[in-house]
Amino acid sequence: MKAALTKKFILEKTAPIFNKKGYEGASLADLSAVTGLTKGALYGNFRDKEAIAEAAFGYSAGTVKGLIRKELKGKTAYKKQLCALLDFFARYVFEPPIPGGCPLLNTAVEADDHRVSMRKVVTCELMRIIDLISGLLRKGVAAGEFKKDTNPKELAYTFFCAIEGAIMFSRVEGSCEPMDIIVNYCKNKLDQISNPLCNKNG
Amino acid sequence: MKAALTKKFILEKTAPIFNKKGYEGASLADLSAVTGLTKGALYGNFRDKEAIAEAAFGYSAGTVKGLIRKELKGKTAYKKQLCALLDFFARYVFEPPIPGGCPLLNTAVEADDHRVSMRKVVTCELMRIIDLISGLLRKGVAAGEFKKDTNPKELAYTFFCAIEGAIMFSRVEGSCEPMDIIVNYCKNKLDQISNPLCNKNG
DNA sequence: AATAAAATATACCGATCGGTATATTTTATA
DNA sequence: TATAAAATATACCGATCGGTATATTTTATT
Repeated sequence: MKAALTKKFILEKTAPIFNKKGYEGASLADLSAVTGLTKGALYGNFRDKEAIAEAAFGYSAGTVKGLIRKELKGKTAYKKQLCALLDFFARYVFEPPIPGGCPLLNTAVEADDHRVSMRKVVTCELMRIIDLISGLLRKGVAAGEFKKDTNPKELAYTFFCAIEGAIMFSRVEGSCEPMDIIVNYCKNKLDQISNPLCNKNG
Repeated sequence: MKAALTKKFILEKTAPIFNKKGYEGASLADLSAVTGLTKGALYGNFRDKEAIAEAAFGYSAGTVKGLIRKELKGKTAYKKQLCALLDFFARYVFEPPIPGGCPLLNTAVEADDHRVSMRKVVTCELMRIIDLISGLLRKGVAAGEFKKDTNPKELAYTFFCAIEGAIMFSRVEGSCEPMDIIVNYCKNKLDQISNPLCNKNG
């Protein structure tokens, strides 16, 4: 009965540790310390450390998706939604929803050489974001908000990869400059592909 | 006398391990196995594991810089040099010079939360590449190869961050698609900023 | 309130961690 | 070729690793 709540509690507390130290770098002692639970309690709720790690990544990814949904809500203009999305990711540098930066970036970099199962779920989440961005661009084109020669897929990959690279750069440098430049570039690009005729607000 | 050679040998062998497993994830047993040397030999040449890690990163960064220099050599046109640079980083996805991907990306992501000393050296290397790219763009503008309204710094950050994000994406997905899209985008951008009057080859 | 069951804590396991002291081997010098 | 010195190997250290068996506590049911 209580198990479901405790599981969620464990994930809430451990997700930031995994995001900061990595799934190998975070020890059971770390997880125990941050939850205030003993190893016995952790292993009573999860099969092993791997299971906690996978569930914690799912929690992080889910949290991000929920926040994105909230971010786009109420905005009708596709340009406004895309700007909100850019601003959302820009905040990853100094105030990420899960402390430690972008869980997708961190997990992808840790998992790319080994850990096949983790690669799959990360790839899936990355693709969902690409689909989201390209979808907004595509629908923006269909709605006449963006120019017809816009390439949604190419632009979606460019925006997202540049943002992720900027997260890496800005966080290791401890400066918002790289991210500010990228966000500015992307927003200018959005202006460029916008139809001057249409002047929607949302 | 022999020490210098052995040190170099150790770095050559261990750099890929650190790049694959991370500086915390790589154990002394790993380093011993990959070099064929015992712990005694390793500690005879380096103060501790941290010292090997730092030196190995320096070796990786140096290797990359050397390869970039070679890549640009002989090319006089700045556009050609920038294209060569893009192609060089694109190769990081499946055949990186140091196995395990981009050492800058990997180290930056691992070091961003803790490990201040590592952050400094990584940041320094990242900035050098930005300076290199923006320098090529700036000189290209001065030479009349690129349009005068080109923003070298902004474009340098955009190219590099997008490439690094694409390395992350393509490697975890095990597909060259994200990287191909980014490289194509950047090369098109180079076409756009190129002056049609000037038709240099090099 | 008694009791069964679920959840957590305690105490321990072998393996591996980074690191070191010392013995042995290899190399350079004479 | 004898000898000093440099380099490497061996054997070990305490600490921590992930994991488990069992004891204790908390919770739910009657």
